[in-house]
Amino acid sequence: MAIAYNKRTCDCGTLRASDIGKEVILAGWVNNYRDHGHNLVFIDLRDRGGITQCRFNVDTDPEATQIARTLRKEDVIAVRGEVISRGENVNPKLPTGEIEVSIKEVNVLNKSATPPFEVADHVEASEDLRLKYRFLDLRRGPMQKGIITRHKTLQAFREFYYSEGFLDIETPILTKSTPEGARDYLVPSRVWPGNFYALPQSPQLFKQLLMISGFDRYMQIARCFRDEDLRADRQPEFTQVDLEMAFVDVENVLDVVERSLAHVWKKVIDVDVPVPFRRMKYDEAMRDYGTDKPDLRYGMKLIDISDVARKTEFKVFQEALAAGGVVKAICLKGGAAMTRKETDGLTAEIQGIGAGGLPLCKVAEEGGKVVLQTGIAKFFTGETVGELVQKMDAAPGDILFFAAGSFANVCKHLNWLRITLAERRKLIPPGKWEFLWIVDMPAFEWDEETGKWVFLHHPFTMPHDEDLPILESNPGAVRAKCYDIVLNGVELGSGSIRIHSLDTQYRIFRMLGISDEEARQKFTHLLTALQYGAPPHGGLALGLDRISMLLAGLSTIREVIAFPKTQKAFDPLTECPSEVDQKQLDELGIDLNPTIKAIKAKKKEK
RNA sequence: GGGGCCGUAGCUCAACUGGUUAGAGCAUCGGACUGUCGAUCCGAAGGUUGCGGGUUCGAGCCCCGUCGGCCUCGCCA
Repeated sequence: MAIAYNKRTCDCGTLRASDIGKEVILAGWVNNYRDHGHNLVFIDLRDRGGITQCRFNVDTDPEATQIARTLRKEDVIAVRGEVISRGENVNPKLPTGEIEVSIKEVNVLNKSATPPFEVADHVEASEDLRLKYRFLDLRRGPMQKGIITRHKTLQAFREFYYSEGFLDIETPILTKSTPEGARDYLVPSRVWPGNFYALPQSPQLFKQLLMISGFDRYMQIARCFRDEDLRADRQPEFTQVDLEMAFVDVENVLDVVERSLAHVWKKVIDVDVPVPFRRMKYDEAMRDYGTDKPDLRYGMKLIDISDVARKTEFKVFQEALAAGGVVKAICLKGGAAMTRKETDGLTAEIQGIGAGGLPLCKVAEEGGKVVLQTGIAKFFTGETVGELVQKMDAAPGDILFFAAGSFANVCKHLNWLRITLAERRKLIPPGKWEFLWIVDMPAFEWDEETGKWVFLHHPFTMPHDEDLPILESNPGAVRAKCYDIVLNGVELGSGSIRIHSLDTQYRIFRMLGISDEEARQKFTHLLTALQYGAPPHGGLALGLDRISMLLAGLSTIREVIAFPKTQKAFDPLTECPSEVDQKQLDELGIDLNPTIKAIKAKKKEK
């Protein structure tokens, strides 16, 4: 007789001692089987809810037991039986461990081929293989947890923003290519041969248009696409919690965003996050941490010791200072215990990101006096030792690492070192959530390569009102009404107050070396709209993948994306991107260039 | 595009300084077993060492190239 698998009485995670005596129908996957020979077979049955042990006894239910003997991992079955006590044999590892189901009847709904890797909580398979068989990987407990965390995060964000009067409005996926910023993914048009849509890097311009349309509070869970190289926290397609508000200034945006994050943290992991968040000026972040997304869970600030360095004979310091650079250092408490091998390893690594080397010295005590040892210790003489130690707030047993050069390079290298040391030496306290706003960023940055000013955020960002007069005369000093939200060293999102005046918008474009005509060509729709009564507005976009990742306690967003791509933007599951039929290309009026054709032909030969 | 780590059985890994027939655990298959829960015990089967070249009497190991994965710098308004 067939078991009504469409009438499951509960899932595999819910039965408890209080259910003893009930007849239940369960369905799911065979997680494991233990065949005890003569009379007993145990099947661990798994579904989204959890695992329930099913007991088959040949004495009472010979038919079911016979079938149970043939079951293998990942077979899909439905069972009917009675919830019974496990007596002495409770399994404390399982929430359902007090009970088991004595099976009277079992149906095999589908057999499974032997899985290429074990579907278990602990990961054994390589990520490559897991991606190829993602549907199996997603059966694993931790993966289900990550996906569910993401769902809860989405739900909590929507809940919050809906309750605050935000309207959820969709924007196009097929849109116009803008050569600025990241590379676009292009979509060829059949109806307009030779023309292309682009997938949106973000709904930026559309949300601004919505403000001009009068939908003064907009939000969207928006898919965004950028054809750039990937990282652990970057995918070619990712999801933003996108929002925009009209008639607001910086304060209003920060307020609603931090409350939304507090709401999400409460709902998803039941953590109370105090608001308002700490704020730090961009300059301060760069000065003390060498990055615009500092991790405040630990110390090791970057300290400028240029004054002391100037008094030394160390060539590296002298050359850097002469070239207008800086000398900075960080102090690792208790780091003097590091071996030569360890510090040599760090040196090699920091050279790998472009540093010339890694000057260092250890702080020790000799005859009641604080002294420096090893490395570049000998260059500090007389009172410079005391000065350095005092500046660095160092004590015997510590180690000091130095970096000399341009401000940008010193920041890059010491920031890398600070993070690396904190991670490797486990200096990061668990369970800490250090939210931080980075504000007052510069609006523009000088680009050595092109010899032009470029925007740091995007060209629609409003400068500080009081900086508008110096827009042309001193662009580097202009601050932007721009803000980044940072959590534990991860950039969660960024936003700005936008320019709503057409004149100002043209002024900015001109400043960036974009002519009025060029601007009109690229951003017709926005510039036109700005003529028709654009309200002051601003907003922000949050990275949903990163937020879910942090909430789930993971270190890559791939773990909270059901079907992610590899570092080369390849999907091993569907094996895309892939070639297409010549017919499809013909229809689009696309011909591959001869070089690509030749490479493809060569590959086929092999 | 640059740097680093990696690629050996279905999976995770081992294999000394280049040296016999490339091993182990898990999974698979067969058998045994009255309470297991990462079951246990006995047995079997399982290999183009990513791919292509080179050096060598001899290559999993050395060299060159190439493909793929991960981390990272550049890049990502």
